[in-house]
Amino acid sequence: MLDVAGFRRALLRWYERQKRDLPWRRTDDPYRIWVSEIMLQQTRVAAVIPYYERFLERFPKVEDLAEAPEAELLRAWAGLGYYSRARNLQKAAREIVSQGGFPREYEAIRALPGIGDYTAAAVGSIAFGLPVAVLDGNVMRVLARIDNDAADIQAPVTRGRLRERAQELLSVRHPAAFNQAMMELGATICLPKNPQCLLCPVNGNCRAAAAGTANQLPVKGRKAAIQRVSRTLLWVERVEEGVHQVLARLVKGFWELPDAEAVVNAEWTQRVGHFSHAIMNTVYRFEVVRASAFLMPEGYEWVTLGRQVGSPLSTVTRKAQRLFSRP
DNA sequence: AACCCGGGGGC
DNA sequence: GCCCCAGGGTT
Repeated sequence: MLDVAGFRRALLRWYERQKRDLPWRRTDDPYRIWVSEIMLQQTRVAAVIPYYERFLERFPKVEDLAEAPEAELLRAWAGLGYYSRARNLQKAAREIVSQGGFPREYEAIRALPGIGDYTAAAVGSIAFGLPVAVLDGNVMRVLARIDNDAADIQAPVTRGRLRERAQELLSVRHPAAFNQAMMELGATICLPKNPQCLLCPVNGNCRAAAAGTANQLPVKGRKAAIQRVSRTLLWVERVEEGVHQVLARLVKGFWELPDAEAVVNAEWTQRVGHFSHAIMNTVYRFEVVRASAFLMPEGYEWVTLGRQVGSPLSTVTRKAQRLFSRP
């Protein structure tokens, strides 16, 4: 379980110390923040900086942009690419002027031409402090690694889940810093290839770093990569009136053995063996350890496994049981 | 859901 | 020198 508060604290602390000094981080003018976000769509920071400064010298206010002849606008944009961004920028500038100012609510910002989910969240949070999480390629990569999530980030269902996750993690008190910190982390530490995990402020909160899978994430494309997960199951046995019983609990109607972490103060007495079990695209490697428990774990009971009465055993439990009957 | 926009960077 | 990036809009 991710320590959300600790994650936010470490990320924000790192960001305040390490953030790059970028021109659009020196202003609180929504117009200038918006221009930077449009230029940064699919375009790297280093390429944007000179364009950004020239553009704002020529069009210092949203009114200047609204009134500019198209040729002059395109001259200022020439070389940046995706010229519909420039045309939409001016269309939106005219709407903003006729509305009497920059809209301050998410839906109104989102409705401007050239502004989609990402840019509305970025401008809304950075310029107005709206508590809306951004989801761009950087944030998707960071989230996939934090959760060691091998789902296909191209799939709309995965994007929806990542969006919810980003919103869960968002610091509602500091949405501007949090959103920028997530993207800054993706751009400078949590790189697509060879992520700098040793320098990462949230290394201790990252399941991919722990599993050594960061470089393989995120997964893009049709099929998700197979995840390998190791678990230890405890075989805690007693003999009651000549009948063998083990500790197990009912999970969705099937008996399951306890995870090692579920039994506090267990004493391991013998490594019994191991087996693998695939569920969806995850291959589990289960280690089975004979143990004794001094405390009855919450929710577990003594179950007689040999009889075909009551609830069935899960496949995992049957595989564990088979380690005893077969050599 | 697929495709287009455009430059620059990684391999 | 080729491949690919990835937000927004359109079809």
